[in-house]
Amino acid sequence: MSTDRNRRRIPDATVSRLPVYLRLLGEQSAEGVDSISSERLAELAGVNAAKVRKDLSYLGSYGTRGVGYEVDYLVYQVRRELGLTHDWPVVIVGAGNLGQALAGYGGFGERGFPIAGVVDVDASKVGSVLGGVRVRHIDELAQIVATKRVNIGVIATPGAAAQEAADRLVAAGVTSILNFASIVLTVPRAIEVRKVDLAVELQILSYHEQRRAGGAIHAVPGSPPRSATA
Amino acid sequence: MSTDRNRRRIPDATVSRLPVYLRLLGEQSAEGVDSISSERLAELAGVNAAKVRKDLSYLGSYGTRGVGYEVDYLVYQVRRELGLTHDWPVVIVGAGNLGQALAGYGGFGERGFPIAGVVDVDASKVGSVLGGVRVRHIDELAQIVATKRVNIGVIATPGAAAQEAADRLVAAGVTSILNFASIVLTVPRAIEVRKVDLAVELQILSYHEQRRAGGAIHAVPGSPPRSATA
DNA sequence: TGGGCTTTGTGAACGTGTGCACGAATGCCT
DNA sequence: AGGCATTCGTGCACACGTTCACAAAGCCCA
Repeated sequence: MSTDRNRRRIPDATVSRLPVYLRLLGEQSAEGVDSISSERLAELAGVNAAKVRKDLSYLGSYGTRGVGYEVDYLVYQVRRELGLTHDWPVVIVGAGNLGQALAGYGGFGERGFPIAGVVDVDASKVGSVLGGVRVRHIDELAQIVATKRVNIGVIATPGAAAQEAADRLVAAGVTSILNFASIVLTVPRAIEVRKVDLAVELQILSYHEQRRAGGAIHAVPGSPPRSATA
Repeated sequence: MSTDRNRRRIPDATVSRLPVYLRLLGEQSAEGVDSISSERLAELAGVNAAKVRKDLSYLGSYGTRGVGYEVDYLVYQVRRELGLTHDWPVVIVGAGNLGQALAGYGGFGERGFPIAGVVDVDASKVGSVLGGVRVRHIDELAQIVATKRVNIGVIATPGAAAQEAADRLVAAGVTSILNFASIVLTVPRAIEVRKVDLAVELQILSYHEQRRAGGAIHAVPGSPPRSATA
């Protein structure tokens, strides 16, 4: 605490890249690599080396000029900055297809986000076991959040139920939400929300495909579009 | 009618919001709303009204001053710009937890992205039926892509298999990839790749939680601080 | 010990995205 | 018809993000 750990604000763009660096650094460490240059890390991450250096500089001056960064030490610093020095239990709302897949996906707990519980409104789903966790009724949500000190909620419900799920999560005391439903959630300003929307991603790809096809309206089967230019 | 609607480039940030507007406009249309103002649409989308107007202005001047935008017409224009005037069949690589959830998630086909096939390397998974689609062996990938004219591939494999999956998709002729695996894919420049990474999203939330907690240091389990220099 | 080589950290330039503010266009009402 | 209220479309300024380029700082070796 004597260290100048002031309220440095790290740019959003950097925060979103730190997890990528972290995973790559972990892999390098596992392969026995002691030291890594910004150039090499940039290559692995698919970005510019200057960007890597600037990103890492927000954590502090942890590199050695002429040498690079000590991998293990950098892993430690990135983990600390991301708050990964301890586990963050998460609760999943919705035990449908997606909820099941998320619960069944082992990598959750391994990466420091153990599943504190899975809840659903549907009584017929309550009691079944997903990924080693028994599905509980959503009325137990508040209790789960309180006893397991959950800060992060995951919404894996259909869109129609998502706002209700968000309201309940907030009421239960959750302060961060990862939303897989295709709706815009309304939550208090203090709540951090991130959205993962499959349909949006596909439609963005569709845009680029359409563009690639030269904007030709009809890509009807039988006549592959061919750009005249270039 | 000026036909020079061609090589307008729409900013990435705008492209990523258009799908959101589109869904909201569809809902409004279903509720019988004929006309909508940028103000109202902005409210629904959770963004600034000026941003909505600027975004929509990239499509052309489709609003009426003093009135707003005709909902159905705008839906048509957004769909056209996003290339949603026809279906884009997708192929899913990986029939594990996630692949099953994606295939089972009905909203895929409904939104114009019918599942042309699901493939896996694991012979024991081949033959099972997911969401009405039979799982086929990955060696059939090229044939599926060719016969069903698939442009978009979805990677739902474990990280270790993702690059191989990407290589096969590219070789088969796919030009856009939606990657759910936690690795940075290496693909030819012309291939459009979008990544959805659960771990990254959770770690970003973790950062904000850690920050919220005042950066309080909880004891670090197994990470020894620096080797020497302070 | 000093010179040369490597790589970091960062100032500065450039590019992209956001939001305000206002003119321009349109419908409605008298 | 004319005036008024409304809402779009966009120029402009500012904030944020990216990349370049280079001095500073370290290591290695003669």
